[in-house]
Formats: sequence, C-alpha cells, structure tokens
Amino acid sequence: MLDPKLLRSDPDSVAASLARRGYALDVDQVRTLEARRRELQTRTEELQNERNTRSKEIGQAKSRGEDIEPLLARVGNLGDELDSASRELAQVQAEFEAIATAIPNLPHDSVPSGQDEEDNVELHRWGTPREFDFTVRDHTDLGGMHGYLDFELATKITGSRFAVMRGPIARLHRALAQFMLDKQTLEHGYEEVAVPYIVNRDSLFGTGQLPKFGDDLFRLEGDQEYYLIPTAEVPLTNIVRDEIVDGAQLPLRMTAHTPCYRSEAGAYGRDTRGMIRQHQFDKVEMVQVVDPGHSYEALEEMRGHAEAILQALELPYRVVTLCTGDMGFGAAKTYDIEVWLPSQNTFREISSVSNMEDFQARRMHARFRAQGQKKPSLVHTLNGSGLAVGRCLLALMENHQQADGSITVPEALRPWMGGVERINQK
RNA sequence: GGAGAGGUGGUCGAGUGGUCGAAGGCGCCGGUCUCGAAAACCGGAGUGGGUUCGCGCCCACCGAGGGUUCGAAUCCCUCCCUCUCCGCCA
Repeated sequence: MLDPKLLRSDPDSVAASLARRGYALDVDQVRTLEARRRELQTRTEELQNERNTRSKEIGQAKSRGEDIEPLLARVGNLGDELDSASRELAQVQAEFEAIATAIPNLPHDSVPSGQDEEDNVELHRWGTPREFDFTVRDHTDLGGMHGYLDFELATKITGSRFAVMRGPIARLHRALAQFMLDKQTLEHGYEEVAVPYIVNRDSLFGTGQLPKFGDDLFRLEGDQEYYLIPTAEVPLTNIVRDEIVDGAQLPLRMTAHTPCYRSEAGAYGRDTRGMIRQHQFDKVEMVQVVDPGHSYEALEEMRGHAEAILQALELPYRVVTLCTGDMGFGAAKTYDIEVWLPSQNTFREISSVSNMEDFQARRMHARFRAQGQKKPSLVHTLNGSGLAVGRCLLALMENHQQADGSITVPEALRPWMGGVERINQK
C-alpha cells in the first residue's frame, strides 16, 4: 500500500510514477473522495467532541447532586446527526481504502521503463552454456528414462501440473533444498525458520496477494478462511506483522524451505511439459526486514545470495532488472535470475529478488524503533528465492547431463548426496 | 469433541457505568550523583488520525464487530483468538 498521505497530497506525481508501470490512477476520483473525506471527517469529529463535552457535563452535574434533566434535553438529536455523519464517513473511507489497496507499488527511479519481459535489462551473465556433442534431452526425457520423474503418475494421483519424483531424482531434489538452506544459514547469515504452509487472510493481505490476486491461490474448504501458501514469503514476512521491532535487531534475515502452491490460473497452455510450472513446488525463500536506509544494499546482497547457489552448482545464468511493466504488484525493484536451459536454448527464471520498500510494511503495520527514536517507523521488507528447488533440479539435470542420460552431480552438492558423483540411468 | 479460564499500552499487570488514555512493576529516554558506569533518586514518554505555518486543539483506539446509554475498558449480543484440564490422535 502506498502512503495515503502522499496519495492525498500529491496524486499527480503518484499518477506519473504509476503510469511508468502501466497503471492508470484516476486522479480526479482521488481528489473528489479526498475532499469529501475531509469535510465528513471534520464534521464527525466536531459532533463527537460536542457529545463528549455534554456527557462530561452531565457526569459532573450528577456527582454534585444537581438536576440533570435540562442537560439531557440539550443533547437533543445529536446522536442521530453523529450517526449519519460517521456512516457517510465510513463509506468514503472504505472507498478510499479500496482504491488505495489496489494500487501497486511505485517503481524505484533506477527501474527501467517498459511494457513486459521484452524490456527487461540484462545486468550480467555468469558461466558459459555447455557445447553438447550429442543430442540434448530435456529433463522430462532424462527423468522419464527410468521413471525417476513421472508426470502421468502424478496426473493419476492428483491432476495436471504435478510431478512424482523417485529414487535418485527425489534424493537430488532433497539434497538441493538442504544444500540451499545450509548455504543461506551457514554462509549468508540467515536464520532458518520452519513455518506453517497454511495462512490466513490477514497474512495474504499483508504481503499483497489479497485482495487482488486471490485467483492465483488455493483456498481450503472449511470454516476457516485458510489458504495454501504460494511462497514462504508470506509466512516469513508476516512474522513482523503488527510488531514494533527493536531497531538494534535489524536487519532480520530469515530463510525457509517450503512447498509453494499456485493455481496458475491464467497460465493455461504455458509450460505444460515438464516441471517448469507446477501447482506445487519447493522453494528456499530468503526474507529480510531492514532499516529503510539500507534496503537497496540488502537487495544487492540478496541477489548475491541467490547467485551464489547457481555458481556453486555450476549452472550458467544471467541477471535481469525487471522493467516497470514486468514487476510484481508490491515490488519497487526486482532482479530476476534466469538459469540456462539447454533444451529450450534460453534462460528461464529461477529466482526473483525484490525490494518491497515499505509497501508490505504499511499493510502489515510492521515497524521498528530506532535507537533513541520516539516514533516507530515502517521497516522495509525484501524477499527472494534462494532458489526455486524444482526449477533448479531440472536445470541441473539438463546442464549436467551426459550422452548416456546420466547426470553428473556438481562437486559442491556431493556432500548432500552422500558422495554420489553421478546419477546413472541404472 | 467435552469442561473451564482469559484477551488492557514496548512488556507484565490493575481496573465492573461518569475528568480512565487508563494505577503499578519492568523495560525505554532525559537529568542528579559518579572519573565513568551500576545502584539510588527526580522527571518524561502510548498508537493511529484530523486540523493548524507552528505552539496547540480535536477525534479514535482496552481482541473484532454490533447493541444499550446523555456517557462503555466496564453492561448485553455475535464472532475470532489464546491458555488449562479431559477425550481422541501423528
């Protein structure tokens, strides 16, 4: 959520900034609502003041043993007037709120303008895609050779966009997650957190998935309004919801390995083959809660934490700065890390690292108190994949495949694979 | 599933219709003392919002939402949550 004060005081420059990301803010509507709000709020508060004053007088008169009848008469229909005024005010405020919570974050000045992924700007590349002297198999074929990766089975058990992994591939998947967690906790200073995979509406509102993007979520049946998490960003970031953190404790660095559930509504027909786009996938997520003065340093740092995983796994990748049109709802700036996929002869997203600035913090009322500061201020929140485990698995299979279909385990990963150097096809 | 207890400020905790935004403790900030610190003592400070150039003034907030009343932390209703015991269970 944007700062409502900014939205009120300077809707024109807010609109200009939003226009960069293709969002048309109805400035006239904001102005009209704001004028009405001001009028109604002033009136309501005046009436409340009057009621309070009169009631106090009655109380005092009563305690002195005086007759309160004349005072009661003076109250008249104050209550009715107040009622209608506050009702109208609540309505206008709700309208304003509905508009405000649906507005995406303002892009940072350093974010390139653009419409879609075509306009993203490459920052740098790492590694060189391998030259293969045999016909490259994609991960679906590699995994399918001996039933280590079975999509048909998953379709029977559940439906489309699910996978069953078995044997060495299941182990490789597990090893990757463990490796990533250890890297983030032992080398990059994150605290490992185990979180619920089911969250409530408030949490999803806090990180920005609700109210606008409910279609992308799996909602559970039952009395409670519960949802499966689309990413560990939700439970991790909501740790600081409604909290005032001691400034000395910042930055908070937290990581979690969780499954992620996405309905992928609107993605029909895209990436239907293989495990690029699944309803359920594992991810190691990084979240930082930082002092606003340091959030862009933290963003660069987190990008490095994600890159370190790919480097250790010897997977070529590139980093792009998302353009204004391609950024997520709550992000002020986002880097995507895209891993090389030989079968597709292109780079595919494997991590997304974003600075949300105070966008989520304002929705969550996540604040901190700086040393010696009287007033709490909003924190900045950041999140990034470190990394998507499923996509990492398929990237590893494809990039490190051999002519016979076996897969070389990168050296850095072997300790998590019990020393296994190569996954043979039986 | 059954029975009970409870949700109050950064935190703990008092408060059952009228200057209660709320005692007290802890923690925090400032001061005195000290070479410095600790202790002790004195003082200060809730959060959000409106309005004003500003001092300030005003409004809301005691889990959430309704209701009763001139007036609600306090009474009534609905809901949510937490804890304890029993049952069941990984």
